[in-house]
Amino acid sequence: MADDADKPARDYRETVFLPDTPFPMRAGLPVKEPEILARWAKIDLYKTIRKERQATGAPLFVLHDGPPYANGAIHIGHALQKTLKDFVVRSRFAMGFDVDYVPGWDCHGLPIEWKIEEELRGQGRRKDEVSKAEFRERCREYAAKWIDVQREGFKRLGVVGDWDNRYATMDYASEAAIVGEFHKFVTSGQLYRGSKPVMWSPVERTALADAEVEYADVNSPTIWVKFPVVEGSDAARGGSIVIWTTTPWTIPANRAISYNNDIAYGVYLVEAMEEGLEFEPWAKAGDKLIVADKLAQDVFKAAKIAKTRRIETFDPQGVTAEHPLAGLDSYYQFAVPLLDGDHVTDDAGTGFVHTAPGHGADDYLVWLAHGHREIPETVDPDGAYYDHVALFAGLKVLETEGKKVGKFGPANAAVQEKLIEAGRLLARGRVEHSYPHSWRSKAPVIYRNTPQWFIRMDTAIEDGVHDGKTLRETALTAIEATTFYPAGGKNRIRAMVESRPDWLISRQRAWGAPLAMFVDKETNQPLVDADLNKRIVDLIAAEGADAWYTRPVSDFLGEHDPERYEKVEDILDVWFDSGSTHAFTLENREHTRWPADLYLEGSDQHRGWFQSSLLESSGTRGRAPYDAILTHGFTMDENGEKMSKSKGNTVDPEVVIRESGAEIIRLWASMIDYSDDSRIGKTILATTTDAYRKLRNTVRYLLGALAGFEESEKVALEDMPPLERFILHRLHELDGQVRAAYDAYLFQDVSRPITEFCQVELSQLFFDIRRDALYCDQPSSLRRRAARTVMDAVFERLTVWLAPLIPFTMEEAWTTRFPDAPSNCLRVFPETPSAWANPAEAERWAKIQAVTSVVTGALEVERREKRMGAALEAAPVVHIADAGLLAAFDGLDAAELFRTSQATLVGGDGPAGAFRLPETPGVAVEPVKALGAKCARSWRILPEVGSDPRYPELSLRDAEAVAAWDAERA
RNA sequence: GGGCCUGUAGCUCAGUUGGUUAGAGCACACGCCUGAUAAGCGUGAGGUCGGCAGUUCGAGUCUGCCUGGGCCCA
Repeated sequence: MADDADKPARDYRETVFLPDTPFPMRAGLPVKEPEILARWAKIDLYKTIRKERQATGAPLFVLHDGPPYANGAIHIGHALQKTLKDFVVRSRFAMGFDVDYVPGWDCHGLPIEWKIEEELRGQGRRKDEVSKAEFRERCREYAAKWIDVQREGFKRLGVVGDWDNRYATMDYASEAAIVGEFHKFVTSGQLYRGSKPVMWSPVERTALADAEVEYADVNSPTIWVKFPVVEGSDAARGGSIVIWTTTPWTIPANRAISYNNDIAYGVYLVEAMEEGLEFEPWAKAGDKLIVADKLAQDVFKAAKIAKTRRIETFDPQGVTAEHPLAGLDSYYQFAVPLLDGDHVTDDAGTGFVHTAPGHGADDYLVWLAHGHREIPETVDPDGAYYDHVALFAGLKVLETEGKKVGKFGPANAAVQEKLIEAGRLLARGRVEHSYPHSWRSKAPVIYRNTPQWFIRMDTAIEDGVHDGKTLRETALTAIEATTFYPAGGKNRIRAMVESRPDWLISRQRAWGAPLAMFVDKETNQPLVDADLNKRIVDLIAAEGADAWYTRPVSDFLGEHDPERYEKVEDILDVWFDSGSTHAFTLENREHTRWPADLYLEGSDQHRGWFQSSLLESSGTRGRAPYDAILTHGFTMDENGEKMSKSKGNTVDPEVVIRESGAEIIRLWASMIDYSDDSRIGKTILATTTDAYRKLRNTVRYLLGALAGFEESEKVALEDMPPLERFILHRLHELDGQVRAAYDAYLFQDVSRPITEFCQVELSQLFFDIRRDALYCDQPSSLRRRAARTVMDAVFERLTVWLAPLIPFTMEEAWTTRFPDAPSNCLRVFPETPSAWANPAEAERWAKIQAVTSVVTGALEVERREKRMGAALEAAPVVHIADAGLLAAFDGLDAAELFRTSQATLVGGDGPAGAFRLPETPGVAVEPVKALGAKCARSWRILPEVGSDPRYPELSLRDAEAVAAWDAERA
């Protein structure tokens, strides 16, 4: 700038074809996404695609939505699941299908009832002051509110589907359909009334589903109780069988003692008690106690017994004992048999299990297994002993009112006092153990015997559909016919169906679809009448399930005698509702099909919706309502630990959307192995954002490089340089991978290979090498045109391959380039010519990159030594001993590939001092500095610069390009 | 306690029928470029493949046990 101020150099920048695009580097997704959503809403995207596909007779694909519960804001698990579903929907659309996806909600059930009861309490009203009709109406409004909230949340994620016609289990039509499905079970004789101990929450006065129960540690009393032997060997008589329990309150309900034939028992004579005790022990020398040998010492220790002698082996077979309270009241004077049961172990306790058939699942089963049918009823719905229970009438097992709600009541202590009084308590203590609680009220629950309705798993169904097979057999056959993603799901659900008990479908609650039927008071059998059922279903379809509760029975019964029949007021298990969704979503709707192609849910649904749908459909239709099942794992925090509000490690999708965009959640979902549990948190989201930037910048560069690209500019495959052919080869390869991956729902196998392609082949190789041609070649240059032809092909495919995963960004890219084109979401994967496959070119570029890495290694040394900066300052001399490596460069400009100004390739080993890399033997590089002048336009250093008198500061290629540029503007 | 699944660099993932110094992308450090610039290119560091034992000439890969984590159930 000092000496030639008189001759200012021309600024050639304006003649350089720099990338030109309005597509911003920074996405601004939180603002941009709602704009795109509005555009999709305006064209009614989902329906538009479907109409288009239906017009061309496209094959149908049905994804049936598993209904989330209409309660509460959406969480990251919802977000993952709906996103995965959207990947399926959008990718099947891109594969040319007509996709049916109707989102739905599960609306009935206890959690919503609880919320409403809470609201009522807040208003100072008790539940029984409110009519069933009003209560149900409030539940309905509550669910409707959350459906709206969740729907907006799901839509915000970019999920496409038939949101306008969503299903809900509380819709009148749904309730009618659910009751109709229920009637099918009634009609085909699959239903029966039984009595069973069920998990019962005295605090909520209701039976609980398994899913409504959670386990927590509690501190319980633990007692060892003596049952005097009445019938048995001489040694045993006069002795007592010892049981151990943590629920003293169940002693009045005791009817048996269980033992296990595999356990060795002995009769022990107490010879001495421990000395110096601060209390009078309940055992004394001379007592005869019967326990499992393995546990004997533990029992004696608890009872403060110092010394015993084993008199003989005890054989429990045929032994009968006396109830420990028999001496206090005749109510307890009955024989207590000993029953063999597998559930008995010698891990803890005494080796004998106190058996109260009304208060335990194992107790109930072993009691039935030994031919007993009578199940005693000892505890009422409030958890208090019935009046008929001697000694304890009215006492509460659990407190259900006042300040002590959820605490154990006086029953436990009272029973212990009476046992002491009867002289049957051997020892007692306290123990910390896991105990079931209501997941909602957090109060302990008990097993309580109640009349319930069941669907039989193991009775032959004679209805013309099942061929006399049982429901269990039908369901197991259906499982075999189903494809599972991942395959392990099949074992899991099979194991559950093989072992599950009869399906308990009745609940003593208010908010649900009713077991709308009448029972003959004399026979105790349901009234089966098609006309009656039709009247019920029609009224429910018209007025909702409320009709069952508000209308007089005569409206349903018609000719039948109302005196003879009892109306059932129970409601159906919510799993029956959701198990019926296929019936009212996939049948009697247009453009869909039963069964569904796919059900997609979290892996917990093997026991939940997958199974309820399987059983419901197997019972009514003889097969599963789906052809395939896909499961995903759960979402954990960054350390792989469960998220919880108390730990403060939750990720709120709304916050992520507000700060980063839904696209980041989607990209995250596309990169994880969803079949396993996946982690999410701050650093993972940051990593995802970086990956997003990479993809976005790749697309941005393509858009910039393709500015003004026209069809006429395209170059035929045979006229393309090897680099372009290589990129097309990779596109061909990716095309196959992407299709196969989407087909198998392996979204990871779409996003990962594409991300690596963008980084490795495009950014580091193709774009880097072709930058010079793109910027500096004149538009007519074959090299530049070929590059742009390939970039066009890349853009065309990237935007559609990634559209199912990051639809917002791909839509933005597509409309940036083609503002008047229809939505990117309407596109299908374009065919990729098989002629693009070119493995030879792939081999060549592997060799070229091996050599190039030696060159960059050599230049890196020069840089470190400050002898060189930019690669364009170099003109390396590359010695290649391997003929195959050298041949890879045939017909190519090595300098172009090395991104240097000049380069010389020489056969042979090269001089000793040259730079070499151990992993690429036979290649030696001398990092020679480029000689010549720096072209003011392309910045390459070439001897030829200055040889065109018109443009003395330019290389010949640039001189021609500028001449053409100038001529065009002259 | 039972069933199913799972544990490879800071993160997300590859690792074919067991076979040389375990890979990729991102992140990180350093350097280059300053005409993709809150970008691009290059170089580098980073792993006892959850642990232990076994089978084998050889194991991230096979077997057993243990351990962490998850879902479902008790």
